[in-house]
Order: sequence, then C-alpha cells, then structure tokens
Amino acid sequence: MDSRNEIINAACKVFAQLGFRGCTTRRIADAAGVNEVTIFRQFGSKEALLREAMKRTHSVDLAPLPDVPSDPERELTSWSESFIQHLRLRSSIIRKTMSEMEERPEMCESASYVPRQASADLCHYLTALKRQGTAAEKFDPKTAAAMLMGAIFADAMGRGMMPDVYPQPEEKAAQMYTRLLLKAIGVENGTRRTTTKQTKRAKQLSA
Amino acid sequence: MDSRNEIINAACKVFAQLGFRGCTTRRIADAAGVNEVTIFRQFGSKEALLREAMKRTHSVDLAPLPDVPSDPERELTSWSESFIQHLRLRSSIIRKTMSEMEERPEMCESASYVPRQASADLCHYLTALKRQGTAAEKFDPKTAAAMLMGAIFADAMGRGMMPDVYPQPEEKAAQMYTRLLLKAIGVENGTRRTTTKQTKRAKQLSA
DNA sequence: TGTGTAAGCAAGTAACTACTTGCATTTGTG
DNA sequence: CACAAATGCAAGTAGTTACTTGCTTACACA
Repeated sequence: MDSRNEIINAACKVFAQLGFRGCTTRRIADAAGVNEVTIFRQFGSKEALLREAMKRTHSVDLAPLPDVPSDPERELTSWSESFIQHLRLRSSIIRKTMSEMEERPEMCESASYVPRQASADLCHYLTALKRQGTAAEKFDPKTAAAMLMGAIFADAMGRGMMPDVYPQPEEKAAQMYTRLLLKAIGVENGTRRTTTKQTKRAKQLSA
Repeated sequence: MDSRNEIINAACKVFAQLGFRGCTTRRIADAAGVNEVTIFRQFGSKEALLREAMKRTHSVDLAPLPDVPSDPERELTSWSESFIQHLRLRSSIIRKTMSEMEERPEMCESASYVPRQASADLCHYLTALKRQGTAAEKFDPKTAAAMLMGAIFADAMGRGMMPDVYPQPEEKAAQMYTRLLLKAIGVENGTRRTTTKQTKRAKQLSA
C-alpha cells in the first residue's frame, strides 16, 4: 500500500529530527499526511513501526573495494569519499540511533551492520596491501582501518557542530585522511605522487 | 546548599541515561532523593536546571601537551590516553548531547569547548614538531590532529556497540593510534623504537 | 450492483509531563 | 527561645502521550 510507505518515510524523517521520544505518532501522522489511527491499524504500535523504519533505513550497499589492490590511493580515496558521503547524508539519524543504543539495543543491531561491513572490507583490503608488499611499514590492519574510519566518522558527525576543527575544504577531507593513512602504512604512490611533488616544488620556486 | 548539588548530579546522571526528553523532573527528583518541588524552587524550570548541569559536566581540564616537544611518542601517547579516557568516562552523555544538538544548540556550545581546546592543543604540538624538523613528511597539522582525535573519538563512542571492529586490547588502542599517526607524519622514535624492533625480531626468531 | 477493504473523523482512555499552590515540618542562627 | 529559610507533602492544572472504539466515506473488484 501507499500510505504504509509514506508512514515509514515520515517516521524516519521525524526520528532523525527528534529521536525516539520526540518521534510521536501525532507528528509522524502529520508528516505523512495521514490520520493517526492509520498508523496503529497498519503497524500495531509505535515500536513496531520504528522497528520496521529503522530496518529499512539501515539496509544500504557500500561502495566495493577491489579484492586485489592495484592503485591504492585512487581506490582507497574513492572508497573513503563514498563512505563519508554515506555518513553525512545520515548524520542526524546516526546521532539519534547512537544516543538511543543503551535504551534500545535492538535498534543498534541493524544500525551496526554498515560500519561492521565497512570495517571488514577495509581490513581485508589493507591486509592485501600488506601481503602484496605494497605497504612497507609493519602495521595492524584493524588499527589502521579503525583509524581511517574513525577520522571519517568523526568528521561526518562533528563538522556541523565545529567546522573549524576539521580540515578544509570539506570535499577534500576524505582524500586527506586517506593520504595520511597511506603514509602511515608506508604506501608509496608511484607516478602520480612524483608529479604532485614536482608541481609543489615548482609552485614553491615561483612563489 | 547540599540539595542543589544532589539535584545537579542526579540531572547529569539521568540525562546521560535517557537524554533530554527522558530526563523528567520526576526521575531527577527520585535519583536525587529529593522532592520534585524542590527542583522548581531551586532552579525554576527543567531547562534552567539542565543548562546548569551541562555547564558543570563540560567544564574539565585536559592533560597538557608541552609547548616544545622533546619525546613525541611518549608525550603524544600519554595525551591520547588521557583524552580517550576522558571520552570513555563521558561516552553516554556525549552521545546524548550530540543527538540533542540540532534541537538545543545552546547545549552544544558548552559541550564543544573540550574538543575545540583539544584540537587547538594538538594542532599546536604537531605544528611545533613540523617546525622542529622532527616530523619528516609534509603534512597538514589540522588534518593530522583531526585524524588522531577522530580515531580516538570513534573508539570511545563505538567500542561498546561493536567491540570487534576496534583494535585489541582496549587499553593499548590510544597508543596504537598515536604510533600510526607518528608514522604518517614521519616521526622516527629513536632509541626506544630500535629496542622494540630488536625485541620483536628476537621473538620471531625464537618462535 | 453489491461487497470488502482501507482510510478518515470524533471522541475517549489512562498515564505521564512540567509546573503551581497551600500548608506543615525541619533546620540553622541570632 | 524566636524567626526565617529550606524542604517535604498532598493536591491540582493544563497539556501531551500511546492507543482504542464506533461510525462514516471512498474505492477496487466481481
């Protein structure tokens, strides 16, 4: 049915704005353009509605990372960019979900699916880099993965609140974190890197 | 007065558990072992009470970082450890505050004081490392600071929800993030580092 | 044309919310 | 002892919450 979808979408929207307690059936009904009773006839209770709404919002596919790395900087950067974009689009709902997690642990199981998957993908990729010998330094893939994801996560959650503590411009942030991580694990980035260095030197000379 | 303090402490505790909407004057009064009217006589309203309670919880002193770096690994690691400990102790209240920040921006101004200060301190320290020449790589101090703080923040916020995506053991996490960052900015850690390497090699040989 | 299903509407329930009022009790201080 | 300030207690206010019931309307399908 159509009203069912409208209600679920409205529930997500209101939850993202006001959290579980602020997400009243009255407000959901208003946002969905639907009578309040329809909610109870369709879902039985507010809890059941939100369970379904959360299940839907948190089932997303992440950008893939190749099984065998070929161009680490390009591949990792585009992964980081898609991940940070994913988090930014959902920052409100993620903040609310995290705040609710002690009171309503069921909600977190579905919410933790995406970051778990992302972490596993990234770890797998970094381990491959290490096995290949592309990464020169000794490092723990899980720590490195947590570091990159943590930086991206904190940026997505906190930039709206304190824009001045995060790197500028916003659109380059994912790339900058990724480059730092690659340096940390000793990945040299061949031709393109050299070109960049030469460009920088040329600029410094002309300045 | 004594009841005033009891009420403020109780308000912080209940807010950390249930957020603003869940933090009812009834629950605060119960937690404080005080009659509900006392709250209104002392603070006038729930809003005013929570304003004062938040102001108090968020005014904390951070561990200092030396103005001129001498032993980067030791100094940064101990700073990271004290910072992660600070965040872990307050993870519940931080999650609630972040979730509330769109609805109640006043609360966030006091809450953002600590991370802003931490970021400034860390940036200053990293810039000094760069100026000293201790850090070999070219890097942007703000990005590097955001990366380390982001990793620590995400760990403190998320480990309870998904322990398996963060490095083990928990107590070494801050140190591991710090070491990765130092590698990223090209800080060599003289004698102690060599010793560690030798120990590792000895272990590998005997294994 | 008839029938069932989904929806709207109005009203009501019991519990809870922030907050108030009036009065009695405790407590520290001169 | 006396007085004032701080607290407790009981009751009440007006609004909101999740959820229910009974009745009416609209629409699809046979």
